[in-house]
This record gives sequence, C-alpha cells and structure tokens, in this order.
Amino acid sequence: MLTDRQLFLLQLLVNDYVVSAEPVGSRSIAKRDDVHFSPATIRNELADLEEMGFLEKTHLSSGRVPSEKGYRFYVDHLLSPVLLSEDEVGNIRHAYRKKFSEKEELIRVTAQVLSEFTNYTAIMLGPELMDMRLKHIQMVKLNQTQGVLIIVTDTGHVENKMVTFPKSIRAEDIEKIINILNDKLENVPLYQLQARLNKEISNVMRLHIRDYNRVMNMLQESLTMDDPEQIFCSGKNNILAQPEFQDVKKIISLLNVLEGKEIVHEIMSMPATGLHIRIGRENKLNGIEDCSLITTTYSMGGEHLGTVAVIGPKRMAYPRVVTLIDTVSKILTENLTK
Amino acid sequence: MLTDRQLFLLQLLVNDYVVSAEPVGSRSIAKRDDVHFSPATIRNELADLEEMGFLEKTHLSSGRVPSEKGYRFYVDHLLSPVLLSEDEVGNIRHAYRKKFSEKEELIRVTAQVLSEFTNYTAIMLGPELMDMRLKHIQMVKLNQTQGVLIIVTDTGHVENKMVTFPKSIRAEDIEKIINILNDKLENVPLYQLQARLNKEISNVMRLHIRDYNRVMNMLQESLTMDDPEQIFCSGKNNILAQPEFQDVKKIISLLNVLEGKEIVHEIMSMPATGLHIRIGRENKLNGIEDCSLITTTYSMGGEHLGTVAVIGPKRMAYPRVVTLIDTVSKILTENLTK
DNA sequence: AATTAGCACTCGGATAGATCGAGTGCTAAC
DNA sequence: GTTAGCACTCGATCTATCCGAGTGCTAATT
Repeated sequence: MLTDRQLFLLQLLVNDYVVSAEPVGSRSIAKRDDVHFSPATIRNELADLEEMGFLEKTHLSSGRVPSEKGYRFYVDHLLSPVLLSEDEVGNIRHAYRKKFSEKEELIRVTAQVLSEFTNYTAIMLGPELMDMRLKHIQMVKLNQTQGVLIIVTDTGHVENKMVTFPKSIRAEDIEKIINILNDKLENVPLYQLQARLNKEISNVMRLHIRDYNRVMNMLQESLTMDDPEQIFCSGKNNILAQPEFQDVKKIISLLNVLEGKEIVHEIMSMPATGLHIRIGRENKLNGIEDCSLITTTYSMGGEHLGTVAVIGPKRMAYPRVVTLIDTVSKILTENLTK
Repeated sequence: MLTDRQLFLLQLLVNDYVVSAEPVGSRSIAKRDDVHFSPATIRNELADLEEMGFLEKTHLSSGRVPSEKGYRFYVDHLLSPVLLSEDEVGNIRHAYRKKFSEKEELIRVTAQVLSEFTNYTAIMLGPELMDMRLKHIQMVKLNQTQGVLIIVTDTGHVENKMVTFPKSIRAEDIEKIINILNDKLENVPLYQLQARLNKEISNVMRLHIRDYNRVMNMLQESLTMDDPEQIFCSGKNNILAQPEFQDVKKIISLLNVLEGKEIVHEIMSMPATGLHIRIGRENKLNGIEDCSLITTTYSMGGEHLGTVAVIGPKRMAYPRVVTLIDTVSKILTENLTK
C-alpha cells in the first residue's frame, strides 16, 4: 500500500542516510536531479511514511531517519544488489593469490578481505569441531613422560593435546594403543570418542596393555574436546570510525560484545542456509541494538562447513555488503572445494 | 641530589597521580596525615622538582604531573614492590587449576590472568617457531589427492599443512618419504628444513621414489615456515577505560597499534633477560608515546621460551604491575617446566 | 634560614543566554 | 494534487560570566 512515489522516496532517503549519517530533510531530497516535485510535496509524503512507521525524526523539527521497520522494508523490497567494479573483483581475487597450506589460514584471510572491503567487522565461524570425524590419531613422544597426541579429522583439521604418560609405559605399548585407537575409532565423530573409548575399547585395551587403568585415565582426559567453535574475527576497529559510535561508552560496550562468546551464539542462531539480515533489535543479543548482522554460509565439497557474518551499524551499506558477503563466501567455498 | 623530603614528595605525588589521574596540587598533598608541612612549603619543593625536570604542569596554574624523567626516577629509585594479598594469589592460582592439554592454552590463559589482574593489556610472545627443532613428521591422507602434513617440534608444538599430492603417488611411497624425512631431519631446526631437504635428502629420495620431481616440489612447499611469531593478546579493551584515552581518535590509533605487528617488534627489542620498563617516548614505536611497556620472560626447563608484556598508560600502577608480571611469569615457567 | 600565612593572579570547566540555520507542519493559493 | 509562504521548533555554536583549584611571590613568623 505504498505508492510508487513513496517507495521511491523511501529508497532515496535510506540511500542518502546511509552515506551521510545525517537526518535527511525534504530540501536535500528535492535538490536531486531525478526528483521533480517540491520540498512541500516531499514533506507531505515523508509525513505519511512516518505515520506508517517507516521513518522517524530525531526531534520535532529534524529531518527523517529510517526506522527499523523502514530498514526492514528497504531490505526486503527495495534492495537492488550492487555490482562490484572489475577493479574490486580483481583486488579480492588478488588477496587469494597465494597458496594456503592451512584451512584456518584461508578462513582467516577471508575474514580480513571481508572486513577490509566492507569497512565493517567480519566474523567467521569455522566448522564445529564436534561434528568432525576422526581420521587418524597419532602419538609423538617428546621425552620420558611427555608426548603430544595428535588428532586429524576428516576435514583435515588437526587437534593436538599434551599428554603425560605413566613412567611404566613402554614404547611398544604406546604403539599398540595408537593402533587400537586408529583401528576402532576411524570415522567416529569427535563427540563420541570418549563414549566409544569406554564401551568398545576398554576391553581390547585390558587384554593388551599393562597398567591399564592409568592409560585409560590418560586417554580419557586427552579425548575431552573443549573448544567448541573456531572463531575468526577481523576489523573490530572498523566500526569505531562510524559516526554513530563516537561515544566512548558505546565503543567499550560494543567492543566487549565483539570479544565475547555471545556474539557467536547470536550468529549461530541465524538460519543455517542462504543469506540473512537482522536489523537492530531483531538481534536478540544486548549490546548490538544499533547494529545489523548479515550472515551466509560456506561449505566444502557440498558439505556445510561454517558461517560468514558481517556486523556493522544499522545504517549499513546493505547492497554493497550483501554483494560482498555473497561473493566472498562463494570464493571461499570454491577454494575449499578445489 | 634530591633531599629526602623531595624524594618523599615525588613518591607521594606519583602515587597520588597514578590513582587519581588528576594533576596533584600542594593542598591535597598537605592534607595527608603523614605530611607535616604547609602547602606553601610543598609548593616551593614542587617548584624545585619541576625545575629539575621531574614534574610538569598542564597549564600555568595547574597542579603537577610527573614528567617522563619523573617516572623514570620513580621507577628506578622509589619503586617499592607491593605484596599481593592472599586472596589475590589464591585467585591467580585458581585460574591455573585446570589441566592444560596444549601449551598454547596455558600461555593464552596467562595473558588473560595478567590483563585481568592488572587491568591493562597483556601481550605474550610464544617461542619463535624457527628456533624449534623437528621431533617428528607425519602425513595423514585424507583422500585421493589431499593430505595433512604434521610437524611436531621438540617443544611439543604442532604445525600442520594441507598438501595436495600427485595422483601417481602410492601409499607406500608416502610412507617411504615420511620415513626418510624422520630419519634424516630429526632435531634439525625448522629454519633449516628446506635447505636440508635440498642437500641431503634429494639424493636418497631420487633413488627410492617415483615421480621424484613432483614430490620434491610438494615437500618444498610444505616445509616453508611462515608465521614467525605466536602472539597472545588479552585485555585490549582495558586501556579504553583509562581516563587518558577518552578521546576516540586516540582510542582508534592505539587499538590499531595493538592489532599491528610493530608492537611485537617493539617488545622483541626489549632486553631478553630480566624485567624491563619502557616509559612513554622511551618506546621507539609511534602510537604508544603515552604508554608504558613492562616486559619479562618465561622459560621451560631452563630454556628461554618467550616474553610476557604488559602495556598500559604511562600513569601506570608500576609497583603492582611489576609484582604481578613477575609472579605470573614465574607461575607460567613453573607450569611449563613441570 | 626555613617555614608559613596572605594575596593577587591564572586558567579550565561549568553555566546561561543569544543567535543561527536546517528542518517541520499548516494554510492558502495555484 | 501541488506548491509557496510563514510561523515555529530545536540542536548546535558562540559568547560572557563565574567559580574553584591551583600557582608564585612577598612579608611575617618561628
């Protein structure tokens, strides 16, 4: 039930506000070449849009600013994805020119690219450790009592744990243990490791290994997986340059939110497929009421792997960010899959 | 040649300024119970101290503030190390209660403890990767063409590299290669790996392995070590709460410095033994002219491993930080060594 | 000779008006 | 339906003023 002219004006106003960060008045809209009606007409239209809840004023006689409802409408109906210039596409590709020897590095670089090109903050969630499956397990002895237990997963992720083994243990025993583990635990999801260890392995172990109890304790401990998420964050400071965050208190509270774990939960609460936008209070997390969150996902060979997120002010360059996050997540998927 | 009274007043003034962050006037000093002379006398003394360069005024009729020379003198001659309360020692120990399965985690937690207890920013430098020696090397095949190369060092650090191998390669070949590498490269410093590979290994390899060239290329690439330093930083945001950084521009520039690599070089330029303090412009790095840097080192079984640093405003609680950084680095060394 | 009381002076910070300009809503004319 | 005109609002900026915490200097006191 918005007239074409109202749609047009709403779009103009959001676009204008996004770059200027100042409330937009009727005069400044009327000045544009593509607007052929007077400030007074515009005032009337804007008053209507305000009445419908799409716009707000910061004070009685100020210009207008989009409300959250306004942004939502804009994002849902007026957002025309922007094309990246060839230069920019080239620059992005350039960031991926080098060979990546670790998957983590690839993800980290993606976060960097995204934060640099959007000028907002990028957060990448890696695959959940718990969902991976064990591919191979290995023990390296460092000295008489210490060693490193290495766990390689099907996705090529490597976890390592410092272990202290009982003095009584012999080198052959260690080898035996590792063989048993590799034999019995291949392709078991990490979250099941401990359970399997207790159920299926303890029997075999008891037969072959001296000092059974101590060894089991040691393994028990080493196979505890904590770190539930891998997080790569880049461009935290970008947000500080935004005019809406010139207040030191806001800066502190926002930075603290970005450091914390809650932001990860917020991101994980986004639908797990496709591109999604949460504007201001649509986010459930306190502290980012004035921010918008855009997420999409990336994968590796068809398998969903993790989430890409950009967080910036509500007054965000939505078209550009949408295009960028989409492009970058595709490049990442491509790179991971090949 | 400062009189006792001047020493006393300088100490009082620094202590006062450190907690209040306000220029200190003669009246407020005279009010103290342990001061038995009048504001006028104090003014005379402070004027002398100022003339000698230990104090400064922010404007003509303001109270006094320590100059860098003043801080330096304070740190060198007046610093009385503070004792931690039993509660605090308990709290610190408490942070280390859990078992650490990775050395990195232990260092990370130490950074956290230090930043929390000092309320400044803690930066820990891990051991230089390049100085470590190879303990064991291992390849895990993920699928037909991809695998993970795992490098374990003598310090128990684990590096992993994604590799793509030529299709022609056979499982036995991989095993042979790894055996050769382990045989020839044990205890070789990481920075020599590539050179050794070319010199000593290529001959053996040529004899035993088909598709020699491709394999060598693959290994060549995998044994390139980049990441020269491990950095753990905690409490970046603590500094923001300090009254001297209430200016958004300062915040941004300081945070950018803390993100950057230069701060690592600055820390590495500190003497490699004992506890050291650099005040304000004594730091060569632009952007931390208003900060002080305190560093010491930690080790593992007698072997120097890395550096602990705290960065805060020049107006820093030196006695407390010195005690804390010392305590914490000892605990870390203890934990690593045992 | 060292200390201190007294006093004029300085300067930053807070407070209160005055002014300006960009904006609005409303009414009446086009 | 559109627009010109006008009274009105409110934040931002500037200015003047005042206050208080501080100083340095001089002269009196110990």
